Amino acid sequence: MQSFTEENYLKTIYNLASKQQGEVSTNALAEMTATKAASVTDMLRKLADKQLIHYKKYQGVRLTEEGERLALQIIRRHRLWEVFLVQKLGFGWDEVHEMAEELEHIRSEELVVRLDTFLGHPQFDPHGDPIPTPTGQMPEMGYRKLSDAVAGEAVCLRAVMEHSTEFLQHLNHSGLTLGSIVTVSEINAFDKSVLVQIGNDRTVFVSHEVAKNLLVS
Amino acid sequence: MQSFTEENYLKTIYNLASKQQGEVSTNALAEMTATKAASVTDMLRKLADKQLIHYKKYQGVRLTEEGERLALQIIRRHRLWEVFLVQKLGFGWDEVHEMAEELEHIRSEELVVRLDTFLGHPQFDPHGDPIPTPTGQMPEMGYRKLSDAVAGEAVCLRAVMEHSTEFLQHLNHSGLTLGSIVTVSEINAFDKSVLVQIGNDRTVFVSHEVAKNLLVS
DNA sequence: ATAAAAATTTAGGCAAGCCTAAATTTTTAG
DNA sequence: CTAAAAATTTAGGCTTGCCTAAATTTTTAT
Ligand SMILES: [Mn+2]
Ligand SMILES: [Mn+2]
Ligand SMILES: [Mn+2]
Ligand SMILES: [Mn+2]
Repeated sequence: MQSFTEENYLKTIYNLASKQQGEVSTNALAEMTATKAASVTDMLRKLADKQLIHYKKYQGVRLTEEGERLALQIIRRHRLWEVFLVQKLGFGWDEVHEMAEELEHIRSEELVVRLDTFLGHPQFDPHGDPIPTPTGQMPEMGYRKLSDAVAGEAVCLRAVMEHSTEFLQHLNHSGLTLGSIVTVSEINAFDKSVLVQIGNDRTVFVSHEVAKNLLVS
Repeated sequence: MQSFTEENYLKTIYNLASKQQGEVSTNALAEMTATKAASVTDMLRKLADKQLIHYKKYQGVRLTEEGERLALQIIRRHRLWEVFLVQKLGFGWDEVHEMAEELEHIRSEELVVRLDTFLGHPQFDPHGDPIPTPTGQMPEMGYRKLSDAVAGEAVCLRAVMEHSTEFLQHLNHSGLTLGSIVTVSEINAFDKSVLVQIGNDRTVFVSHEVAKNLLVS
Protein backbone atom coordinates (compact mmCIF):
# COMPACT_ATOMS: atom_id res chain seq x y z
CA MET A 1 0.00 0.00 0.00
CA GLN A 2 1.33 3.45 -0.91
CA SER A 3 0.93 6.76 0.85
CA PHE A 4 -0.75 9.73 -0.85
CA THR A 5 2.69 11.16 -1.39
CA GLU A 6 4.05 8.05 -3.04
CA GLU A 7 0.99 7.86 -5.29
CA ASN A 8 1.51 11.47 -6.32
CA TYR A 9 5.14 10.85 -7.20
CA LEU A 10 4.21 7.83 -9.34
CA LYS A 11 1.56 9.80 -11.16
CA THR A 12 3.94 12.71 -11.70
CA ILE A 13 6.68 10.45 -13.01
CA TYR A 14 4.20 8.93 -15.44
CA ASN A 15 3.02 12.31 -16.66
CA LEU A 16 6.50 13.70 -17.12
CA ALA A 17 7.70 10.54 -18.87
CA SER A 18 4.82 10.69 -21.33
CA LYS A 19 5.76 14.23 -22.33
CA GLN A 20 9.33 13.35 -23.23
CA GLN A 21 11.59 10.39 -23.86
CA GLY A 22 14.24 8.82 -21.68
CA GLU A 23 14.40 9.11 -17.90
CA VAL A 24 12.67 11.72 -15.80
CA SER A 25 14.99 14.10 -13.93
CA THR A 26 15.06 14.90 -10.25
CA ASN A 27 14.67 18.61 -10.92
CA ALA A 28 11.65 18.11 -13.16
CA LEU A 29 10.00 16.12 -10.38
CA ALA A 30 10.91 18.75 -7.80
CA GLU A 31 9.26 21.42 -9.90
CA MET A 32 6.10 19.39 -10.55
CA THR A 33 5.66 18.34 -6.95
CA ALA A 34 6.55 21.81 -5.66
CA THR A 35 9.29 20.41 -3.43
CA LYS A 36 13.09 20.59 -3.42
CA ALA A 37 15.41 18.30 -5.32
CA ALA A 38 16.79 16.87 -2.08
CA SER A 39 13.30 15.77 -1.04
CA VAL A 40 12.77 14.13 -4.41
CA THR A 41 15.98 12.17 -4.03
CA ASP A 42 14.75 10.85 -0.67
CA MET A 43 11.53 9.67 -2.22
CA LEU A 44 13.22 8.15 -5.26
CA ARG A 45 15.33 5.97 -3.02
CA LYS A 46 12.17 4.84 -1.28
CA LEU A 47 10.27 4.08 -4.48
CA ALA A 48 13.29 2.23 -5.85
CA ASP A 49 13.42 0.09 -2.68
CA LYS A 50 9.78 -0.77 -3.30
CA GLN A 51 10.62 -1.67 -6.91
CA LEU A 52 8.23 0.88 -8.30
CA ILE A 53 10.91 2.74 -10.27
CA HIS A 54 14.21 2.03 -11.98
CA TYR A 55 16.69 4.44 -10.45
CA LYS A 56 20.42 4.88 -10.82
CA LYS A 57 22.02 7.78 -8.97
CA TYR A 58 22.40 10.87 -11.15
CA GLN A 59 20.79 9.02 -14.08
CA GLY A 60 17.12 9.91 -13.70
CA VAL A 61 14.19 7.62 -13.18
CA ARG A 62 11.73 5.39 -15.04
CA LEU A 63 8.65 3.51 -13.78
CA THR A 64 8.80 -0.25 -13.45
CA GLU A 65 5.88 -2.25 -14.81
CA GLU A 66 4.34 -2.33 -11.34
CA GLY A 67 4.96 1.39 -10.92
CA GLU A 68 3.26 2.15 -14.20
CA ARG A 69 0.33 -0.07 -13.31
CA LEU A 70 -0.17 1.90 -10.10
CA ALA A 71 0.27 5.25 -11.84
CA LEU A 72 -2.39 4.36 -14.40
CA GLN A 73 -4.72 3.23 -11.67
CA ILE A 74 -4.43 6.60 -9.95
CA ILE A 75 -4.88 8.49 -13.22
CA ARG A 76 -7.95 6.38 -13.95
CA ARG A 77 -9.45 7.29 -10.59
CA HIS A 78 -8.61 10.96 -11.06
CA ARG A 79 -10.32 11.13 -14.42
CA LEU A 80 -13.38 9.16 -13.38
CA TRP A 81 -13.91 11.48 -10.42
CA GLU A 82 -13.57 14.49 -12.73
CA VAL A 83 -16.30 13.04 -14.93
CA PHE A 84 -18.46 12.55 -11.85
CA LEU A 85 -17.94 16.10 -10.66
CA VAL A 86 -18.80 17.59 -14.03
CA GLN A 87 -21.52 15.23 -15.28
CA LYS A 88 -23.29 14.45 -12.04
CA LEU A 89 -22.61 17.40 -9.76
CA GLY A 90 -22.58 20.06 -12.45
CA PHE A 91 -19.17 21.58 -11.75
CA GLY A 92 -17.36 23.40 -14.54
CA TRP A 93 -14.35 21.69 -16.13
CA ASP A 94 -12.23 24.46 -14.68
CA GLU A 95 -13.26 23.65 -11.10
CA VAL A 96 -12.67 19.94 -10.69
CA HIS A 97 -8.97 19.24 -10.82
CA GLU A 98 -8.12 20.04 -7.19
CA MET A 99 -10.99 17.95 -5.83
CA ALA A 100 -9.99 15.06 -8.08
CA GLU A 101 -6.43 15.35 -6.71
CA GLU A 102 -7.87 14.34 -3.35
CA LEU A 103 -10.54 11.90 -4.51
CA GLU A 104 -8.04 9.90 -6.59
CA HIS A 105 -6.46 8.61 -3.37
CA ILE A 106 -9.60 7.01 -1.93
CA ARG A 107 -8.67 3.38 -1.48
CA SER A 108 -11.29 1.00 -2.81
CA GLU A 109 -11.16 -1.07 -5.96
CA GLU A 110 -14.89 -1.66 -5.76
CA LEU A 111 -15.58 2.05 -5.53
CA VAL A 112 -13.82 2.66 -8.84
CA VAL A 113 -15.66 -0.20 -10.50
CA ARG A 114 -19.02 1.09 -9.35
CA LEU A 115 -18.24 4.71 -10.12
CA ASP A 116 -17.24 3.71 -13.66
CA THR A 117 -20.52 1.85 -14.12
CA PHE A 118 -22.52 4.71 -12.61
CA LEU A 119 -20.93 7.10 -15.10
CA GLY A 120 -21.64 4.78 -18.04
CA HIS A 121 -18.03 3.73 -18.66
CA PRO A 122 -16.82 7.07 -19.98
CA GLN A 123 -13.87 7.06 -22.39
CA PHE A 124 -12.68 10.60 -21.72
CA ASP A 125 -12.52 13.01 -18.84
CA PRO A 126 -13.86 16.58 -19.05
CA HIS A 127 -10.53 17.76 -20.46
CA GLY A 128 -10.60 15.23 -23.27
CA ASP A 129 -7.97 13.00 -21.67
CA PRO A 130 -8.55 9.29 -22.23
CA ILE A 131 -9.43 7.24 -19.16
CA PRO A 132 -7.06 4.29 -18.67
CA THR A 133 -8.81 0.93 -18.89
CA PRO A 134 -9.47 -1.13 -15.75
CA THR A 135 -6.62 -3.38 -16.86
CA GLY A 136 -4.21 -0.47 -17.03
CA GLN A 137 -3.97 0.46 -20.70
CA MET A 138 -3.73 4.11 -21.64
CA PRO A 139 -5.61 4.59 -24.92
CA GLU A 140 -3.42 6.30 -27.51
CA MET A 141 -5.21 9.18 -29.20
CA GLY A 142 -3.38 10.37 -32.29
CA TYR A 143 -4.11 14.04 -31.66
CA ARG A 144 -2.12 16.98 -32.99
CA LYS A 145 -1.74 20.43 -31.53
CA LEU A 146 -3.89 23.16 -32.98
CA SER A 147 -0.64 25.12 -33.35
CA ASP A 148 0.44 22.54 -35.96
CA ALA A 149 -2.63 22.95 -38.15
CA VAL A 150 -2.35 24.82 -41.45
CA ALA A 151 -4.57 27.59 -42.79
CA GLY A 152 -7.80 26.34 -44.32
CA GLU A 153 -7.89 23.16 -42.25
CA ALA A 154 -11.05 22.20 -40.36
CA VAL A 155 -10.37 20.26 -37.18
CA CYS A 156 -12.25 19.05 -34.12
CA LEU A 157 -11.21 20.23 -30.65
CA ARG A 158 -10.47 17.10 -28.66
CA ALA A 159 -8.48 17.87 -25.52
CA VAL A 160 -6.52 20.43 -23.54
CA MET A 161 -2.90 19.96 -22.47
CA GLU A 162 -3.03 22.52 -19.72
CA HIS A 163 -5.46 22.10 -16.81
CA SER A 164 -5.16 25.34 -14.91
CA THR A 165 -8.33 27.16 -13.96
CA GLU A 166 -7.07 30.27 -15.73
CA PHE A 167 -6.50 28.49 -19.03
CA LEU A 168 -9.85 26.69 -18.96
CA GLN A 169 -11.73 29.84 -18.06
CA HIS A 170 -10.02 31.59 -20.93
CA LEU A 171 -11.34 28.89 -23.26
CA ASN A 172 -14.84 29.23 -21.77
CA HIS A 173 -14.62 32.93 -22.44
CA SER A 174 -13.49 32.38 -26.04
CA GLY A 175 -16.27 29.88 -26.64
CA LEU A 176 -13.83 27.08 -27.39
CA THR A 177 -15.44 23.86 -26.19
CA LEU A 178 -14.33 20.28 -26.72
CA GLY A 179 -16.11 18.64 -29.61
CA SER A 180 -16.46 21.83 -31.65
CA ILE A 181 -15.31 21.90 -35.22
CA VAL A 182 -13.07 24.85 -35.89
CA THR A 183 -11.69 26.08 -39.16
CA VAL A 184 -8.28 27.73 -39.26
CA SER A 185 -8.84 30.86 -41.27
CA GLU A 186 -5.52 32.59 -40.78
CA ILE A 187 -2.13 32.06 -39.17
CA ASN A 188 -0.16 35.16 -38.25
CA ALA A 189 3.33 34.84 -39.68
CA PHE A 190 4.92 36.93 -36.95
CA ASP A 191 3.54 35.58 -33.64
CA LYS A 192 1.97 32.34 -34.94
CA SER A 193 -1.38 33.31 -33.47
CA VAL A 194 -4.37 31.70 -35.15
CA LEU A 195 -7.77 32.93 -36.19
CA VAL A 196 -10.33 30.13 -36.07
CA GLN A 197 -13.96 30.04 -36.98
CA ILE A 198 -16.05 28.03 -34.53
CA GLY A 199 -18.62 26.02 -36.49
CA ASN A 200 -20.23 28.51 -38.83
CA ASP A 201 -20.35 30.96 -35.99
CA ARG A 202 -18.00 33.62 -34.80
CA THR A 203 -14.28 33.80 -35.46
CA VAL A 204 -11.98 33.98 -32.43
CA PHE A 205 -8.37 34.88 -31.92
CA VAL A 206 -6.17 32.12 -30.46
CA SER A 207 -2.63 32.96 -29.33
CA HIS A 208 0.17 30.55 -30.16
CA GLU A 209 0.54 29.87 -26.44
CA VAL A 210 -3.08 28.74 -26.31
CA ALA A 211 -2.98 26.89 -29.63
CA LYS A 212 -0.03 24.83 -28.39
CA ASN A 213 -2.22 23.55 -25.56
CA LEU A 214 -5.20 22.54 -27.66
CA LEU A 215 -5.31 19.04 -29.12
CA VAL A 216 -7.30 18.46 -32.29
CA SER A 217 -8.01 15.72 -34.79
CA MET B 1 -7.24 24.18 8.22
CA GLN B 2 -7.10 20.88 10.08
CA SER B 3 -5.28 17.67 9.22
CA PHE B 4 -7.14 14.41 8.69
CA THR B 5 -5.99 13.36 12.12
CA GLU B 6 -7.26 16.49 13.80
CA GLU B 7 -10.60 16.13 12.05
CA ASN B 8 -10.86 12.56 13.25
CA TYR B 9 -10.19 13.55 16.84
CA LEU B 10 -12.87 16.26 16.70
CA LYS B 11 -15.39 13.83 15.29
CA THR B 12 -14.50 11.21 17.88
CA ILE B 13 -14.77 13.69 20.75
CA TYR B 14 -18.19 14.71 19.46
CA ASN B 15 -19.37 11.12 19.20
CA LEU B 16 -18.13 10.15 22.64
CA ALA B 17 -19.56 13.29 24.23
CA SER B 18 -22.97 12.61 22.74
CA LYS B 19 -23.03 9.15 24.31
CA GLN B 20 -22.42 10.40 27.85
CA GLN B 21 -22.37 13.56 29.89
CA GLY B 22 -19.49 15.62 31.18
CA GLU B 23 -16.01 15.64 29.68
CA VAL B 24 -14.54 12.97 27.42
CA SER B 25 -11.59 11.05 28.87
CA THR B 26 -8.17 10.54 27.37
CA ASN B 27 -8.49 6.78 27.63
CA ALA B 28 -11.85 6.73 25.86
CA LEU B 29 -10.32 8.69 23.00
CA ALA B 30 -7.31 6.40 22.89
CA GLU B 31 -9.56 3.39 22.57
CA MET B 32 -11.74 4.94 19.87
CA THR B 33 -8.85 6.19 17.79
CA ALA B 34 -6.88 2.98 18.30
CA THR B 35 -3.89 4.86 19.66
CA LYS B 36 -2.23 5.15 23.06
CA ALA B 37 -3.19 7.59 25.80
CA ALA B 38 0.13 9.40 25.49
CA SER B 39 -0.57 10.13 21.83
CA VAL B 40 -4.01 11.44 22.68
CA THR B 41 -2.52 13.82 25.24
CA ASP B 42 -0.20 15.23 22.57
CA MET B 43 -3.13 15.88 20.26
CA LEU B 44 -5.31 17.36 22.99
CA ARG B 45 -2.67 19.95 23.72
CA LYS B 46 -2.60 20.81 20.04
CA LEU B 47 -6.37 21.08 19.69
CA ALA B 48 -6.53 23.18 22.85
CA ASP B 49 -3.90 25.54 21.39
CA LYS B 50 -6.12 25.91 18.34
CA GLN B 51 -9.09 26.65 20.61
CA LEU B 52 -11.06 23.71 19.29
CA ILE B 53 -11.45 22.06 22.69
CA HIS B 54 -11.64 23.04 26.34
CA TYR B 55 -8.92 21.08 28.07
CA LYS B 56 -7.57 21.09 31.59
CA LYS B 57 -4.90 18.55 32.44
CA TYR B 58 -6.31 15.40 34.02
CA GLN B 59 -9.85 16.79 33.71
CA GLY B 60 -10.97 15.49 30.33
CA VAL B 61 -12.04 17.41 27.30
CA ARG B 62 -15.02 19.18 25.73
CA LEU B 63 -15.46 20.76 22.28
CA THR B 64 -15.56 24.53 21.96
CA GLU B 65 -18.26 26.03 19.77
CA GLU B 66 -15.84 26.17 16.88
CA GLY B 67 -14.73 22.60 17.56
CA GLU B 68 -18.31 21.40 17.53
CA ARG B 69 -19.05 23.29 14.33
CA LEU B 70 -16.13 21.52 12.65
CA ALA B 71 -17.09 18.13 14.06
CA LEU B 72 -20.64 18.48 12.74
CA GLN B 73 -19.33 19.52 9.36
CA ILE B 74 -17.26 16.36 9.15
CA ILE B 75 -20.13 14.18 10.32
CA ARG B 76 -22.36 15.82 7.73
CA ARG B 77 -19.90 14.97 4.98
CA HIS B 78 -19.49 11.42 6.24
CA ARG B 79 -23.21 10.78 6.21
CA LEU B 80 -23.83 12.42 2.84
CA TRP B 81 -21.12 10.29 1.26
CA GLU B 82 -22.66 7.18 2.82
CA VAL B 83 -25.98 8.09 1.23
CA PHE B 84 -24.22 8.55 -2.11
CA LEU B 85 -22.47 5.19 -1.88
CA VAL B 86 -25.69 3.34 -1.04
CA GLN B 87 -28.25 5.23 -3.12
CA LYS B 88 -26.22 6.04 -6.19
CA LEU B 89 -23.52 3.38 -6.36
CA GLY B 90 -25.58 0.53 -4.93
CA PHE B 91 -23.29 -0.48 -2.07
CA GLY B 92 -24.79 -2.27 0.92
CA TRP B 93 -25.12 -0.32 4.18
CA ASP B 94 -22.57 -2.69 5.67
CA GLU B 95 -19.92 -1.73 3.09
CA VAL B 96 -19.78 2.04 3.15
CA HIS B 97 -18.39 3.20 6.48
CA GLU B 98 -14.69 2.80 5.70
CA MET B 99 -14.96 4.61 2.38
CA ALA B 100 -16.89 7.42 4.02
CA GLU B 101 -14.11 7.70 6.62
CA GLU B 102 -11.85 8.77 3.78
CA LEU B 103 -14.34 10.76 1.71
CA GLU B 104 -15.38 12.89 4.70
CA HIS B 105 -12.00 14.61 4.60
CA ILE B 106 -12.25 15.90 1.03
CA ARG B 107 -11.92 19.66 1.39
CA SER B 108 -14.51 21.58 -0.57
CA GLU B 109 -17.53 23.40 0.76
CA GLU B 110 -19.02 23.54 -2.70
CA LEU B 111 -18.64 19.79 -3.13
CA VAL B 112 -20.78 19.16 -0.06
CA VAL B 113 -23.42 21.62 -1.20
CA ARG B 114 -23.66 20.01 -4.61
CA LEU B 115 -23.56 16.47 -3.28
CA ASP B 116 -26.41 17.30 -0.93
CA THR B 117 -28.47 18.68 -3.81
CA PHE B 118 -27.61 15.73 -6.04
CA LEU B 119 -28.85 13.37 -3.32
CA GLY B 120 -32.08 15.34 -2.85
CA HIS B 121 -31.23 16.79 0.58
CA PRO B 122 -31.47 13.53 2.50
CA GLN B 123 -32.35 13.74 6.20
CA PHE B 124 -30.82 10.42 7.25
CA ASP B 125 -27.86 8.30 6.33
CA PRO B 126 -28.16 4.57 5.51
CA HIS B 127 -27.85 3.71 9.20
CA GLY B 128 -30.71 5.98 10.19
CA ASP B 129 -28.42 8.64 11.62
CA PRO B 130 -29.64 12.21 11.07
CA ILE B 131 -27.53 14.37 8.76
CA PRO B 132 -26.46 17.63 10.43
CA THR B 133 -27.83 20.70 8.69
CA PRO B 134 -25.56 22.90 6.56
CA THR B 135 -25.61 25.40 9.43
CA GLY B 136 -24.39 22.82 11.90
CA GLN B 137 -27.45 21.65 13.78
CA MET B 138 -27.73 18.00 14.70
CA PRO B 139 -31.40 17.02 14.51
CA GLU B 140 -32.56 15.40 17.74
CA MET B 141 -34.47 12.19 17.13
CA GLY B 142 -36.28 10.99 20.22
CA TYR B 143 -35.58 7.33 19.59
CA ARG B 144 -35.52 4.56 22.20
CA LYS B 145 -33.61 1.31 22.16
CA LEU B 146 -35.49 -1.80 21.09
CA SER B 147 -34.18 -3.34 24.32
CA ASP B 148 -36.36 -0.85 26.22
CA ALA B 149 -39.58 -1.84 24.49
CA VAL B 150 -42.16 -3.93 26.33
CA ALA B 151 -43.95 -7.06 25.18
CA GLY B 152 -46.87 -6.35 22.87
CA GLU B 153 -45.48 -3.05 21.60
CA ALA B 154 -45.28 -2.34 17.86
CA VAL B 155 -42.40 -0.08 16.93
CA CYS B 156 -40.63 1.13 13.80
CA LEU B 157 -36.92 0.36 13.29
CA ARG B 158 -35.24 3.71 12.83
CA ALA B 159 -31.48 3.48 13.27
CA VAL B 160 -28.54 1.34 14.35
CA MET B 161 -26.10 2.35 17.08
CA GLU B 162 -23.34 0.02 15.96
CA HIS B 163 -21.88 0.35 12.47
CA SER B 164 -19.63 -2.67 12.16
CA THR B 165 -19.91 -4.79 9.05
CA GLU B 166 -20.57 -7.86 11.21
CA PHE B 167 -23.49 -6.28 13.02
CA LEU B 168 -25.10 -4.92 9.86
CA GLN B 169 -24.70 -8.21 8.03
CA HIS B 170 -26.30 -9.94 10.97
CA LEU B 171 -29.29 -7.61 10.60
CA ASN B 172 -29.41 -8.30 6.84
CA HIS B 173 -29.46 -11.99 7.65
CA SER B 174 -32.24 -11.59 10.19
CA GLY B 175 -34.30 -9.51 7.78
CA LEU B 176 -34.27 -6.49 10.07
CA THR B 177 -34.29 -3.41 7.83
CA LEU B 178 -34.74 0.22 8.78
CA GLY B 179 -38.31 1.38 8.34
CA SER B 180 -39.86 -1.98 9.17
CA ILE B 181 -42.55 -2.19 11.79
CA VAL B 182 -41.80 -4.87 14.32
CA THR B 183 -43.97 -6.17 17.11
CA VAL B 184 -42.38 -7.37 20.31
CA SER B 185 -44.03 -10.70 20.93
CA GLU B 186 -41.93 -11.94 23.82
CA ILE B 187 -39.09 -10.85 26.11
CA ASN B 188 -37.03 -13.58 27.72
CA ALA B 189 -36.85 -12.96 31.45
CA PHE B 190 -33.44 -14.61 31.83
CA ASP B 191 -31.25 -13.17 29.03
CA LYS B 192 -33.53 -10.30 27.96
CA SER B 193 -33.54 -11.56 24.37
CA VAL B 194 -36.52 -10.47 22.31
CA LEU B 195 -38.76 -12.21 19.82
CA VAL B 196 -40.10 -9.77 17.26
CA GLN B 197 -42.49 -10.21 14.41
CA ILE B 198 -41.47 -8.28 11.30
CA GLY B 199 -44.58 -6.78 9.73
CA ASN B 200 -47.05 -9.64 9.52
CA ASP B 201 -44.27 -11.86 8.36
CA ARG B 202 -41.83 -14.08 10.15
CA THR B 203 -40.78 -13.85 13.75
CA VAL B 204 -37.09 -13.47 14.49
CA PHE B 205 -34.93 -13.87 17.55
CA VAL B 206 -33.06 -10.75 18.68
CA SER B 207 -30.42 -11.03 21.40
CA HIS B 208 -30.27 -8.35 24.08
CA GLU B 209 -26.87 -7.33 22.69
CA VAL B 210 -28.46 -6.66 19.31
CA ALA B 211 -31.63 -5.08 20.73
CA LYS B 212 -29.49 -2.58 22.66
CA ASN B 213 -28.09 -1.36 19.35
CA LEU B 214 -31.38 -0.91 17.53
CA LEU B 215 -33.18 2.42 17.81
CA VAL B 216 -36.94 2.48 17.36
CA SER B 217 -39.83 4.89 17.62
C1' DA C 1 40.77 19.02 -22.06
C1' DT C 2 39.42 21.79 -18.32
C1' DA C 3 37.09 24.81 -15.54
C1' DA C 4 32.74 26.72 -14.54
C1' DA C 5 27.92 25.77 -14.22
C1' DA C 6 24.18 22.86 -13.43
C1' DA C 7 22.18 18.85 -11.54
C1' DT C 8 22.01 15.70 -8.01
C1' DT C 9 22.97 13.57 -3.73
C1' DT C 10 24.36 13.58 1.19
C1' DA C 11 24.28 15.40 5.89
C1' DG C 12 21.90 17.14 9.43
C1' DG C 13 17.44 18.97 11.10
C1' DC C 14 12.41 19.97 11.78
C1' DA C 15 7.15 19.06 12.46
C1' DA C 16 3.41 15.78 12.77
C1' DG C 17 1.79 11.68 14.92
C1' DC C 18 2.76 7.90 16.87
C1' DC C 19 5.17 4.76 20.57
C1' DT C 20 7.12 2.88 25.39
C1' DA C 21 8.59 3.71 29.93
C1' DA C 22 8.61 6.58 33.81
C1' DA C 23 6.56 10.18 36.59
C1' DT C 24 2.56 12.40 38.34
C1' DT C 25 -2.24 13.11 39.57
C1' DT C 26 -6.76 11.43 40.54
C1' DT C 27 -9.79 7.93 42.05
C1' DT C 28 -11.06 4.02 44.69
C1' DA C 29 -10.86 0.82 48.53
C1' DG C 30 -10.02 -0.38 52.99
C1' DC D 1 -7.69 9.11 55.88
C1' DT D 2 -4.36 6.54 53.58
C1' DA D 3 -2.45 3.28 50.25
C1' DA D 4 -3.08 0.92 46.15
C1' DA D 5 -4.97 1.17 41.59
C1' DA D 6 -6.19 3.62 37.62
C1' DA D 7 -5.81 7.42 34.65
C1' DT D 8 -3.10 10.78 32.68
C1' DT D 9 0.90 13.29 31.49
C1' DT D 10 5.89 13.78 30.57
C1' DA D 11 10.28 12.29 28.61
C1' DG D 12 12.61 10.52 25.07
C1' DG D 13 12.43 8.24 20.46
C1' DC D 14 10.90 6.67 15.89
C1' DT D 15 9.12 7.31 10.86
C1' DT D 16 7.54 10.07 7.02
C1' DG D 17 8.18 13.78 4.23
C1' DC D 18 10.01 17.92 3.96
C1' DC D 19 13.96 21.62 4.31
C1' DT D 20 18.88 24.07 3.84
C1' DA D 21 23.67 23.79 3.21
C1' DA D 22 27.50 21.29 1.70
C1' DA D 23 29.55 17.72 -1.14
C1' DT D 24 29.67 15.23 -5.35
C1' DT D 25 28.80 14.09 -10.12
C1' DT D 26 27.57 15.34 -14.72
C1' DT D 27 27.18 18.63 -18.34
C1' DT D 28 28.53 22.65 -20.83
C1' DA D 29 31.58 26.05 -22.60
C1' DT D 30 35.88 27.68 -23.56
MN1 LIG E 1 -7.20 16.83 -13.36
MN1 LIG F 1 -8.57 15.96 -16.44
MN1 LIG G 1 -20.21 5.62 8.99
MN1 LIG H 1 -23.61 6.08 9.02
